[in-house]
Amino acid sequence: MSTVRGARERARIEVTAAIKDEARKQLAAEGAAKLSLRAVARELGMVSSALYRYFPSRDELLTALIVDAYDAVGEAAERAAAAAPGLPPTARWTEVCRAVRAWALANPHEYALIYGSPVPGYQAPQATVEPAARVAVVLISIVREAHTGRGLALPPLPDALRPEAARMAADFAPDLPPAVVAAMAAAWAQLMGLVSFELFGQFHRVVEDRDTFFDHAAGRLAHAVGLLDGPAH
Amino acid sequence: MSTVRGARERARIEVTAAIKDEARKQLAAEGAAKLSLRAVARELGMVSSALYRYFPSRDELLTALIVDAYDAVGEAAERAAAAAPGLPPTARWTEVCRAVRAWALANPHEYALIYGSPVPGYQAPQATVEPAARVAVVLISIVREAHTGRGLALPPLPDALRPEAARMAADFAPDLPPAVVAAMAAAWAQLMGLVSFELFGQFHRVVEDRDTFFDHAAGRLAHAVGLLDGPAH
DNA sequence: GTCTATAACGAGATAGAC
DNA sequence: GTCTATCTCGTTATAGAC
Repeated sequence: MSTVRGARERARIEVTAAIKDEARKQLAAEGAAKLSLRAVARELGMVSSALYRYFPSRDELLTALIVDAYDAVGEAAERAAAAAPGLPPTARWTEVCRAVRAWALANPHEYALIYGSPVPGYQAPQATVEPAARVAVVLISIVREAHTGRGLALPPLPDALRPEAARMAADFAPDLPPAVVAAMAAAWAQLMGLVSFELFGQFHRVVEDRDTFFDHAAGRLAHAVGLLDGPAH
Repeated sequence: MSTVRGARERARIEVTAAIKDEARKQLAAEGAAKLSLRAVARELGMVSSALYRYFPSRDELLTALIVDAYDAVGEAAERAAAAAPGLPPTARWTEVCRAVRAWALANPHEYALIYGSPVPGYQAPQATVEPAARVAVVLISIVREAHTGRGLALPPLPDALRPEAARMAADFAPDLPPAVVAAMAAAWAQLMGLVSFELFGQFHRVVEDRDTFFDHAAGRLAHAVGLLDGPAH
């Protein structure tokens, strides 16, 4: 009996994966706005109504793709951080940035899905919030390690930003100085700004040696969150 | 005869503007991917074939909207720079950044059109390149002014980036140090990263006091391109 | 219980004849 | 420029196979 249920579950997982794979293909070809359940079903040799056994609506399928994308880039960041345990924090920071960029270059449409323009008519549900934070969590962990190690170097916050920085620190990293947490949020957005500009074509005929350019910019971002050059130990 | 031609031309300009206005409405409602000449025509009480007298294809209409958007945000940046002639460079920099963000918040769909995900199947023609650079030109002019005034403070470039930075400087600002030009390109992307994160919802439940947060981040970006605090004169 | 297929809805896009 | 016939879409109700 359990093997029967096991087989069913396996089939279900397989079909679910096939649907998402086909949907990702359509994402690349037509964009998220034109993702169509019927076209996915047609391509899979199914009938559109059958898809509703796996995804209760088009938006839920979109949500699944979004969560998968956040998880994939988050995992890439986590792997990069784990692969460089002995390196100084600035180097680990840069490695994580590189991993994020490499993932984006390898999966441009899924990157656009999560960090590009919002899909018209789609409202991201709560389920996307936690996966969306994975990259930021990795970056924070590197900064935290540096903080407990040898401290961080940041100019004092202006008075106007102090309450907001304190709130952010309380919410996301109570063990870190508010100035660092605020700088982290900005650096996170700026990192994706670099990746988006490259991926969305703004660097066309502007930046040519993009690997080198990005590495340097990522290193300066590490600086901007207070990480110091040189070995940590 | 010239008045007749004048009237014709005036009518043509008016209709062209009406088409673009309606297209912008659709941009907001359905996204650039679903922009349809037919729907625009229907909404204007015209027949779709009539639109082709004004825009030879959907892509040309899209290009017009993109150029308009780049011009609008570029003009906002230029105005902000011109409105603060006496301020120190860091303050002028921040004012320009604020103007860009304010324009983006006021025109989110046009911002998404130019700085968001590429429109599937659309290839940006050469005509978009110059308007796309207007904001960057304004930022560079502020940095240039500071450079001729009292100098800039930037760490030396790593060897690996030196050739690329030299090339960028030769192409865009031969009078400025390569390190500054490279930092400028990065800061430009990072500025839009901050705006995109806010506009595309990534700061949802992360950053609350966004005006203050952005002002501070923009100020730190000024720092990153070498601008120094304090009065310039 | 779990799945797929048929058919239909209301809405909208599209192609072509006229 | 108009009209129509034929597509697309998301979604649901229903019936039947395993």
